[in-house]
Order: sequence, then C-alpha cells, then structure tokens
Amino acid sequence: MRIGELAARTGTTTRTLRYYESRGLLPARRDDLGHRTYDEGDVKLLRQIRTLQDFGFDLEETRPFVECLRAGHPEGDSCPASLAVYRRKLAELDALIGELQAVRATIAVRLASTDGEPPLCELGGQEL
Amino acid sequence: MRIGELAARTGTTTRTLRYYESRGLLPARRDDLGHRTYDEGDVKLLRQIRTLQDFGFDLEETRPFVECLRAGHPEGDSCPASLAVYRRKLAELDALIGELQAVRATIAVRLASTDGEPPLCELGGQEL
DNA sequence: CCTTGCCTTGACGTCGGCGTCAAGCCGTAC
DNA sequence: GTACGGCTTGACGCCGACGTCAAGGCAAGG
Repeated sequence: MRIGELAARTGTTTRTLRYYESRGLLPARRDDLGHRTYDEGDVKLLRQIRTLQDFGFDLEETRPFVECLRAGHPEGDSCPASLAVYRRKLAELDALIGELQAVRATIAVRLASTDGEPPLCELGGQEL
Repeated sequence: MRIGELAARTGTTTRTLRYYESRGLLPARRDDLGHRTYDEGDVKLLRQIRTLQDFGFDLEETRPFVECLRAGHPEGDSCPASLAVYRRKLAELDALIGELQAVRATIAVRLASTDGEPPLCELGGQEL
C-alpha cells in the first residue's frame, strides 16, 4: 500500500509518516515510480508508535519497541530495551504524578482558605 | 534597583525579566539613563509569577494574580479572577493526574506480564 | 585612555512533532 | 488535451519561555 492509504488506515497523516521516516523510525520501500510502499508489518509498527505516543512517550522512546517488532518479536515490549524504557517511564510518571498531586493539594488549600464560606474548617488558616 | 539585581535576587535572568515586560506582565520604570528600575513591589510580583510557574501555570495564567497584587491586595489570589484560574487548574490537574495514573497502570501491567518471574499472578495475562 | 561591567535594543536559535505551502512528476478519467 | 488526484522533495511556520549573540552606550576604576 502507499503512504496515503497507510495514513488513512492508522488515523495519521502522510506528513507524519514522512517525518517518522526522516527520523529513521519507519523506513519505506519504493516502487518503480519512487513512491513509498508499505505492508501489514508497517501497519503494526505504526500502531505501536501511536499507542506509545498516546501514552506520552516521545518518538525516541518508541524506537526500542519498533526495533523489537522488526526483530521478529510478536510484541514490541518483549525486548529488554523496551522494558527498560517502561521502567524509566514508570519512575518518571510516579515522580510527575507526585508533583502534580502536591500542586493540586496546595491550590486546593489556597482555594479553601480564600473561598466563599467563612472559616468553618480547621485547615490552620492564617487569615490569608 | 536595576534589572541585574532583581534577577539575582529572584533567581531568574535579565532575559526573563525583559521577556515578562514584553508580555506586559512586569513593566518597569526607567531612570535618566534609560535603564529599567524596580522596587520591592516588583520583587513581590515576580515571586508570585515564579511560584505559579513552578506550579505549572503558563505565563498568561499568572496575569490575574499579578494584576490582583498590583491592585493593592496583599495576596495575588485574593481576587475572583485568580480563584477562577485556580479552579480551572484544579480541574485540569485532576484530569491529567487521572490520565497519567491510567497510563501508569497500563505500563505496570505490561511490565508485570513480561517481566522476570513466571506467572504467579492473576492479572488475566493473555500470554502477551 | 582604556578596560571592565552593566545596561540598551534587535533578532535569530532552541526543542518536538508535526502543519502547511510550493513546485513539479505521474497516471487515469473525461 | 486537460483536469484531477496522489505522489515527490524542500523549506518555512508554529507554540512557549526563554537562551544567546551582536552592536553599541555610559560610568567608574586603574
């Protein structure tokens, strides 16, 4: 299949596919007209990339998964390099979620101490 | 005080201060040499901006807080517009944290199902 | 006098992941 | 013939919050 069809089938754009190719992530064969051609394997690679992107992985982080699939594994996360990325991501997520929750709590306190009703709570409000 | 001193005192850079001014967030007076001058009030405004930035607010979102301080309020979040931003931010944070936790859980499951030890768990692993 | 240091404005660079436009080739339908 | 649709490469645009470089002014110190 050609680039337009692949884009349509995976909900992306031709621009995105060419960009991935420029990054060496999704190289394409060429037909006699010089047009890019793809097969079902590429569909799978692309779906893997998109799934990880949706998870917040950046492009470089998807590379081990793509290479794992290209190496013949049925799943992109069957390889040590992919699992390493998973572990790094878990740590990043835990750190980030923790920070966001701290910020959330801080804002909630500020809101509660300034908000509508009088101080019928015991949040240690310092007349802020 | 001049721009260099303000930057040093607040842990930012002169470039950042000029940028804030260009955004209309932190206008400066000028001395007879055309140099920017600031006072203690500006230190307070700047600290407010930086605090919110650290919380993940973008510059535009800090504007109501700055204007609130400039309007004479002792705290930047004493004004309705600031509280509205707080509430929007809380909602955004809740949504984001939820998504991140979902991603975290998904990754954790994938890790557990491919990782080291044999399937001594009951996560419904489909031989992935 | 000359250097050093702080200031000024202006403008281009950065990062990620593409969007969008331009110019041109190719095959097919009318 | 020609219009159209899909493909090609190349290159600039975008967003946010600045970093960095360039060229120049002004004052104090040796």
